[in-house]
Amino acid sequence: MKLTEAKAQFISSWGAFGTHWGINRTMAQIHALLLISPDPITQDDIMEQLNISRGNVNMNTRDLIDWGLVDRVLIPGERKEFFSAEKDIWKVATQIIKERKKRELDPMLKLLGQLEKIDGDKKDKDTKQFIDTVAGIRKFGGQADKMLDVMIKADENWFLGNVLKFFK
Amino acid sequence: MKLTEAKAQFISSWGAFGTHWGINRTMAQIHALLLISPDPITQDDIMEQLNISRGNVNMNTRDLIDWGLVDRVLIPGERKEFFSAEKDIWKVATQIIKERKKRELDPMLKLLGQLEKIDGDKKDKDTKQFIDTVAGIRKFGGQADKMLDVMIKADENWFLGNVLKFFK
DNA sequence: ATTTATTTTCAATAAGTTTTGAAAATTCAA
DNA sequence: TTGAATTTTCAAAACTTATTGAAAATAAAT
Repeated sequence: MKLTEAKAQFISSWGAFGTHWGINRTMAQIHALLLISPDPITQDDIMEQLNISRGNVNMNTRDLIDWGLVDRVLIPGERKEFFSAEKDIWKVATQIIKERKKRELDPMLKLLGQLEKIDGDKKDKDTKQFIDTVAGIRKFGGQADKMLDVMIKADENWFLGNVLKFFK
Repeated sequence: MKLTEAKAQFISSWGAFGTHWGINRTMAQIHALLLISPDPITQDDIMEQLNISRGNVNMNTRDLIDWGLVDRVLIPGERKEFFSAEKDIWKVATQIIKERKKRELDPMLKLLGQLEKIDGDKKDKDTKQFIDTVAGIRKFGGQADKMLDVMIKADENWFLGNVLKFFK
């Protein structure tokens, strides 16, 4: 397979992959393009390579920056702004975990905590099932939360080494 | 907080939560409703409680069944079909992991394997960055894959116990 | 200060996804 | 069988989300 074709495949699949994870297709594609670009590139480069409008590039690069996955880079002597993605996949992954935890898991756990303390007779079937369900999700979520916190703080080698040991 | 209100909150939040994870709102809401229903319920019950059409209920319950999260239950003497969700959150989680792994992670890893063996000069900057990126993602994905496999096979107590030990 | 390059915004539009509802198919009982 | 109850399907409509593009804002150069 030729590089050009492989690049196109990678960008397209990464985009499709992203949509299954609540990330929009274009944002994931821009991210993919930046991941495989050895040097920083401009808005115009992205527009041209992905065939999308300036506004679209602008909005999605902004989101990528908000997610902490992409940086604006100033190149001396150049008028235009350049963009560059974090290339270390471990850092990318921990950054994504960190953000999603903050945006989704933490608020959900907070809500479940409130729902658990409803008033009502625990001998009532419906009330019991509700409390049990909420408590079950909260327990599970709490474990996941702790695990992710450690993962975020851990560095790659420590973590992978231990995962391998842990899982025999 | 009263049970009725808490139920509504739970269903609504679970639906919103689902949309961030590539699951459609209604499917997640039906799942939530089934999770807190102590006994199996019918299409009509779901239609009524969530205010959605028959067709919608039908399609989404089918998807939930495909995901292995919900079962059709036949109640002797009843003409209608009943639905019931797996209540053990650990089982729910491993089932979801199993399906998503199969549907998304495994195909992605397969593709990356192909993209890695492109022909081209590895001293070329673009080629090198492409190969490095793909290899990096593949390595990370491979680890995640192994980890999830063990998790799927593990039973809850064994797992939680060890997670706690592992993370001090 | 003025011009020019570049980025940002956002209303309009396009594209994509979900939902409806009624017709067709199926299932069960008499 | 036939008919009533129930489930399934799917084209059309409603809704949601993403994209465009041109105008406004900003920043740099002259």
